[in-house]
Amino acid sequence: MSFIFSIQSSAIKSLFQLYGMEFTENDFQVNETKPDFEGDYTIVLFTLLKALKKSPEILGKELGDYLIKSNPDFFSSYNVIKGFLNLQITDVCLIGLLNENYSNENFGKNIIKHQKIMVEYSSPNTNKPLHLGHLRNNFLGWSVAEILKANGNEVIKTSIINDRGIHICKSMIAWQMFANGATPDSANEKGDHLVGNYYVKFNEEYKKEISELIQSGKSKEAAEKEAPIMKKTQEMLLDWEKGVPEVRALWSKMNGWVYKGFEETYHTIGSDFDHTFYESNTYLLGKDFVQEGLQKNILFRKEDGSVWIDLSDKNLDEKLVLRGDGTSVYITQDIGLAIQKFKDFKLDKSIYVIGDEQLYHMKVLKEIIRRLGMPFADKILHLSYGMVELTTGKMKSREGTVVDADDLVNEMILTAEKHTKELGKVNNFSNEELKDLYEILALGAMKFYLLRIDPKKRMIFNPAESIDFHGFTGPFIQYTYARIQSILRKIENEQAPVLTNLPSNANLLPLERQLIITLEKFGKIISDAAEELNPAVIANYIFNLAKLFNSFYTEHSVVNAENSEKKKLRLCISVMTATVIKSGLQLLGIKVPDRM
RNA sequence: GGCCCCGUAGCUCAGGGGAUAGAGCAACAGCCUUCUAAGCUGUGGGUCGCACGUUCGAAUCGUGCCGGGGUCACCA
Repeated sequence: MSFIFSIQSSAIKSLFQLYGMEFTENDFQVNETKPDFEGDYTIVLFTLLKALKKSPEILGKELGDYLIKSNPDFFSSYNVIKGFLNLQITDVCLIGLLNENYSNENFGKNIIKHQKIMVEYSSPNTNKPLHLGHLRNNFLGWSVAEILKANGNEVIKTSIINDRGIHICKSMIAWQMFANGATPDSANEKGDHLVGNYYVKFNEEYKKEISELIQSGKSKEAAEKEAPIMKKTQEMLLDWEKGVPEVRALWSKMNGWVYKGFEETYHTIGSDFDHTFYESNTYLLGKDFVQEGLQKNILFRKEDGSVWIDLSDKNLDEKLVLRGDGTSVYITQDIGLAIQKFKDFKLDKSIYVIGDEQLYHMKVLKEIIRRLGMPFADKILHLSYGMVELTTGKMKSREGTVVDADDLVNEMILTAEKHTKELGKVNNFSNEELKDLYEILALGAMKFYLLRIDPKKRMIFNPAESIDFHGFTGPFIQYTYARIQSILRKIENEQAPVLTNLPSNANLLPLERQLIITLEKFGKIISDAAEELNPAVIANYIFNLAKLFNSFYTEHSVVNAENSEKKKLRLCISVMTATVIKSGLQLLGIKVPDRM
């Protein structure tokens, strides 16, 4: 039960006892008190004045007096300024909270079982390696899944591998034409990168053929259709759907290379999945539902044989769901998969972490599922996030202006190494320990950089900013944690841990109070983050906590505290801060080092 | 053009009905014989895109406009 909630209930009870009127928590606000005023929490009285026919001064005084009288362990004093009733929490209460929770590693988490939720994220195509945009997706999806777990939900992390379709055939055709049988081993290249190169090669060749056809007098449209390499690719897609053995064999081989490459990247960045779907398995299911939709007259067939849905009444236009030649399009397989998810896993919610350029697609998908009569259409949620752009503009994979995920990770690790060496604080680390540290810092910086911003906003990736380890960054928070560990090592060396019962009256100093009050909020922060599906809520909170602790650290000594009581108190504050930092960062997928 | 998202300090972002709008970066001035200076303290910096409306009270809610982006593919 949070402080804010307790204050609300106490106020509701007091108002009833004072005036015989029943209010709810929606009738008035409880906020944190602004720093310029004395107090910890503030009840905003304005909304109560009319019903009670009282002036703010009188209501404030009466309510303040009553709250203190009836909750002497909770409230120590109050003041009224304009329509604001500022309340101060007692030291006893704060110390009680600290004493109860400082050693609780699950502090702030909700363990009551809620829902069964599937989070689909990452969902790469198998024709090119992962890039910066995928990193935002992966970090977001992973973090949201962990945040939902911390709120008591059972979460299934999944990925759908888009392993089938015209884009894969493009890489395959180009490989056949230009690779001379090259493999990842023979080319000494990660498989996803190798395949991606041939996707780029395809587009180069396609462009060349188009311009040749245009020069020979064809229109642009005709050229795009007639380019031989594109014709071959379309034939290959048909052969693939027919199951022609040679095509399937090449497809398996090249996808195998890509999976191996992805696995390496996922391992480094810490993405993991409980279940993986493959589009090659779900696209047929989608076709079955297309048949069902035709029978139910939800879908209709045009003269060329293509199948459509008319959503113009929903302002969503007509949408193709199956090509004239009978091959699947993107949404065909999505229909099948969306339904399979609910049938196989009995979900309460199905969350898709997909970029906001697909908002329309997801709306159409939900609407088709609804019209097919599936009861779970409303349980499909699209967690859409904005694009990651570069300072130089958009990333375009066809033009090779993408920031490759593997390259970026490696650069960040080198940057972490450089910073660490310059500071020279870890000279006695083994090579193994150093390697771990660089990785922890590099990924901490990257994940924090990409998660600290509200997902729905598009963001600009500034390389100089992303490698900064000062200020609002992952390493800043990791550093705070490492400093606390340093204190704990010092104290362990000189005496046994002293974390026993704290004195009930320790005359808390302002920074000590603020820290305990900030720590108390962690539970609400976790549930807010889950409600909004927004890891940035956690990132901002943990940063503020770390900043506050650093001020405290500079101002007050733990090891050399004024007396043994203060030492115990500050030790508990430090331990609990470290725990909350660690578990907060864990929800973002960021690890903490003991030393750095 | 229809629909959707975003405009807050020089830059990157918090705040989503309540008090004098906050951080980080950048700039400037200080702080390491004392628990890690990847830190701390201070200074300067704002018509919260514009207008009207709702309200005791609007950066926050509503409407309209302006600016930026997305989408409206037999690509995925």
